[in-house]
Amino acid sequence: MRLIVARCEVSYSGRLNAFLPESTRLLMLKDDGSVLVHADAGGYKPLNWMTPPTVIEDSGDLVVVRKRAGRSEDRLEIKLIEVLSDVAHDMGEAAGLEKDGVERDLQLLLADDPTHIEPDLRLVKREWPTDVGPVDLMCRDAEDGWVAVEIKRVGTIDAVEQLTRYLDCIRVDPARSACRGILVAQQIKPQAVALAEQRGLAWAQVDLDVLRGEREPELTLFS
Amino acid sequence: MRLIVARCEVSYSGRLNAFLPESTRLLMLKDDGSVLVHADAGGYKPLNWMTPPTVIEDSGDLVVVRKRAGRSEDRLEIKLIEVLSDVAHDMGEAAGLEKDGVERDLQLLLADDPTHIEPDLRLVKREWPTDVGPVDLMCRDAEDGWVAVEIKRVGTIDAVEQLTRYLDCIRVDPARSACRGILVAQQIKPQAVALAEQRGLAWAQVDLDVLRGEREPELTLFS
DNA sequence: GACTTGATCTCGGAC
DNA sequence: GTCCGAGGTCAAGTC
Repeated sequence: MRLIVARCEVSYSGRLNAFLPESTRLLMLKDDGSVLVHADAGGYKPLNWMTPPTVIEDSGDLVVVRKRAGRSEDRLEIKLIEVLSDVAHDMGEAAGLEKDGVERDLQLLLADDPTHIEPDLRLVKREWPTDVGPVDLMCRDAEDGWVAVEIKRVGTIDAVEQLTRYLDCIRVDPARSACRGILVAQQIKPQAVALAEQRGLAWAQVDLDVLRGEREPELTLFS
Repeated sequence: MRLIVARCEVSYSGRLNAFLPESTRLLMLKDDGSVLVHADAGGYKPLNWMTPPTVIEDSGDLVVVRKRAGRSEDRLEIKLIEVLSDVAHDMGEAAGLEKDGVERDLQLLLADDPTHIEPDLRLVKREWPTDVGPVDLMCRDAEDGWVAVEIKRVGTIDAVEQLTRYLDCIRVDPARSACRGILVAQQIKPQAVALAEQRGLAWAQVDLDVLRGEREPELTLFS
């Protein structure tokens, strides 16, 4: 990784056009071809960047990063006005990131025990296919009725729309014309609750710690 | 900005839990409290990070970044095993980024001349308010009929849902019960086209260069 | 403060 | 290759 601290001007043209007037910034040139331009503020995002694969030309006072993007070309041009520092570091092998607690974990835990959604609910299939995409869980309830479950970490209006599209598709089959829908999430927005109830969909909040048996359950089914 | 290159282990707990085993990485500590952990590959995204406001404790071999997040706390813990470099740079004043070609530019160009969407279309109001948010353009067509236009850079299924919600709201008023809807975008995904046509919505692709009069127009209205 | 929406979204997976 | 959905989305604007 090469790290350059420099006063510079940056211009980007590609999916849009952008220009950064002269200021001091950090240029990060990664081994895989990534180029990032960071200011000393502004958090997570680089001001400008280019993801691999790239071609980098460095003529000393001008760094040009190019990339083929469809028929056109993305181009990042960095004019170096004063270089304050320019160092390279060998970082060796990368090591993988392990994550836990994403939507997939939630789905697996609920597939393993759907009664956390509703008493007596039984899993028929995870990732049940429809013409408009897979339903997270397809289940049967205490009366053997079909139940489609959409799982989110955060339940928004979009999740309700998504579940609605699935149900429109599922109910075309006469055998499942009475299929119910439940939106399950760790957190559900009030507007999503309102839209779900308006459409006759149930919803349930679940707690990751409860699913893992690390905390007492609470009854959370509504509508 | 403080830049540390070090062999380190990183663990994050907050919205999820994540762990990075020992490897050499770049730690970026920005002046505004941002902390980013970058590998020498992997493009745009830091492996781990924390956005401001943060509290940073540095005991020499352990950097702890904390943040209040609702009732709970986000915590980023960086265990320094071997520090290869540790430098600070004063970056001075930041300078603003100028962008051109985002959705807003598209909206302004189309507001200025809606006939690029459909012949004889006339603008009534940009950002026409409804109960569920503002419609990008409200227009009248050749027969004086109402037309709601939703503008995107990329037209997805979500854009069709959004336009549908607006129309549900607009058509409640008997004077606008026959209001048509058009999705306009630089690029429209096949599923969005399918859903739009299924719902009786029109769609049109537009070209930014054509809107700016820098290229020949092509007829692009369908459905 | 919560909520909504855009983004050069990025990134990964499936087809 | 394209398309689609998730993201610790982030970040800006509005209410």
